Amino acid sequence: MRASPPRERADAARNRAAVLDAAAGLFRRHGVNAVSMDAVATAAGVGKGTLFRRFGDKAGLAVALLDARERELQDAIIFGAAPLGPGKPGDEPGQSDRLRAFVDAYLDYALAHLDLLRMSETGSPGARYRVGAYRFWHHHVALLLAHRADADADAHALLAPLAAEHLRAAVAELGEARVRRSMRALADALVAD
Amino acid sequence: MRASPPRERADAARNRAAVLDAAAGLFRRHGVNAVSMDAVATAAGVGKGTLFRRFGDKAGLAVALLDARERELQDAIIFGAAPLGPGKPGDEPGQSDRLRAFVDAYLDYALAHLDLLRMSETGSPGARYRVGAYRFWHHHVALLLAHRADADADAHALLAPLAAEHLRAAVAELGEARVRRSMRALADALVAD
DNA sequence: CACCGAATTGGACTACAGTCCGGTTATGGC
DNA sequence: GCCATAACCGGACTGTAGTCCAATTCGGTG
Repeated sequence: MRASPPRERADAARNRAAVLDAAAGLFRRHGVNAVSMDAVATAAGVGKGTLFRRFGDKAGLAVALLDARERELQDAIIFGAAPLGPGKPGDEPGQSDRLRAFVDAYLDYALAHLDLLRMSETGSPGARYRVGAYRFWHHHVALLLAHRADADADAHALLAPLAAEHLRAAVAELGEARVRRSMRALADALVAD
Repeated sequence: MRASPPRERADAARNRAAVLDAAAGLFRRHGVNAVSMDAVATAAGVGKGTLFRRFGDKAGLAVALLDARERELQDAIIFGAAPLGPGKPGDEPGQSDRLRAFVDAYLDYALAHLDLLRMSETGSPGARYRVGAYRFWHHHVALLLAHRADADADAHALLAPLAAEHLRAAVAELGEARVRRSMRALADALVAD
């Protein structure tokens, strides 16, 4: 938040874009886990130092790639139509509907990018909980659970089974439909109380 | 499950014990994350190959170290007194009480060995969900949730916030008391339904 | 007790994440 | 247009997890 942000240098911007392009391509072709940071750097025509300097670590690279999708979902939550968003004045959806809509929409997002999301969450210890996006989801869910004794804590508990690592295992064992149904049931149980 | 298990060789047994001793000591002194597998091998007077052959990977070593504690808890659940165990015939505890007791006891166990547990769960992708212990907890919880529409799925959802990685973050942010209370509330919400 | 097959051992080897710093290049003021 | 300076670049370097296989050791058997 500098007063006049020191504009990103032209070469830096070019490299950033090259890295994101190269990474997206390699990930799509070979799978997220099979691609090394060296490979990304080489494919982008960039040194390893540059890669790590710009993105911190592998998790940071994943976060950058997910950024656009996350923003879409966040916008829909803040400004969008009901029941996911707040809707028009005088026509606000109930909190139970909003929570359920959030769970559904989050699952759409997470399941569509599961490997990338997993990389962004498991890169370094506690990575998931430090990223801005998690704080956003948490804040939103806590608001919708405001009537409960400890909304903050309950919001964390509701988000836990939405972690990529957990979703991956749950979907592999139960299939997507049962996971979705169960998450909805959990949301209902928490608002109902 | 061979008919007559080919007894573990004497030297192998000696090495296994040496490794577990050395690992326990190093972990206690320097913290789980600061100890490399090389260091464990050296301290145990054993080659690296041996270490990995016996324990698979770092997560496997952690599982072996936790084994005794896990068994204690499992025994208490299967044979112990109510409400954690089944209790005496004619004096069975309610499922709601048993679930709550399980959550409490599991938190005792998990919080007492958080780093080790974290290592055992995050070693390789999906490690947590493949280990026998997890299957046990899941089976137990699913039984206690048998009245629900999809007990298996709900059991996974209840276990998700008990993952070491999640507990670590939650306790750091909220403190142990709030996490315990919130987990209990979640259990109640699921049996109540 | 000497031998044999099988299990075990250990350290050299690979691959990968992440760090560091000397050299290079862009940018804004003059 | 030129220069000082700060930001950026890239590849060599380190530390660690995990693999591999030739040599060794064990434990039962004749």
